Amino acid sequence: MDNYINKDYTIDNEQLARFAKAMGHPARITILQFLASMDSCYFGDIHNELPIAKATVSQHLKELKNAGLIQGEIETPKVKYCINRENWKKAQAFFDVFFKNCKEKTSCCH
Amino acid sequence: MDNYINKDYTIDNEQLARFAKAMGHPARITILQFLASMDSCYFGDIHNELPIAKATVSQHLKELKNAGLIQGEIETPKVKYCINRENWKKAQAFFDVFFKNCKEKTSCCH
DNA sequence: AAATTTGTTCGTATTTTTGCGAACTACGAA
DNA sequence: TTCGTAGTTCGCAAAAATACGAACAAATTT
Repeated sequence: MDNYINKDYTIDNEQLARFAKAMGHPARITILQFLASMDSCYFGDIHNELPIAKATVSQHLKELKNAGLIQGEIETPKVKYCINRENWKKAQAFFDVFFKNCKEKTSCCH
Repeated sequence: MDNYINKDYTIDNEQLARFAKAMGHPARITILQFLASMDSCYFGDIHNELPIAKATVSQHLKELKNAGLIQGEIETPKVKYCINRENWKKAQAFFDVFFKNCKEKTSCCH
């Protein structure tokens, strides 16, 4: 019973869902992709990439930060964002395992 | 401009976000994992795995179907669900490329 | 000191998601 | 025909997500 937070879902499934949920919006995918490919990653640069208001960008960034996929540091008067590589790798591993575990041999619906 | 649906986000980013969103709930992750590992995959079997009402399970299944990750066929009086392998592989490829594209060399926030 | 730059936070509105029970459909069994 | 089984759909309620402008904070420039 150690894999369960509250007897509903396993911790791993909760974690994977959390990562997936954070990626579940095109703006956030775009942000992650941008950060993953660039050196300079100030808030303003990110905002320029997106067709949404800065308040909304800030909110999306906060969600990505809460999910652990990015991190930010103040470089007054700017804020520098970047990928959280440690958790990025964790997420990558989670998705990798998840997709690999689909058996080719199952007979359902074929 | 062919990569854009409506000049907001690229089609690929929209698609990846759609897959991610579908995976963004522990119940749906659990369903996908179950289907990916089992031969028998009737609605009832799925329902038994989850701590939620059948109406809710049905709704989650519909979302997964809309995202293209699963498919169902009627086997009266039951309904047999399974992974949509074609789209599963597409999703796998999308996530794979996405996570790989994080350059190790970027200097931001280090 | 006043103004500018760079983001965040607040308040609010709208939409979407999540969840459930009850009603319904479709079929086979009694 | 009536009943039971297996799921879906409907109607609703509560919560969360999305989005924005306005107000705010912190530092620098004028």
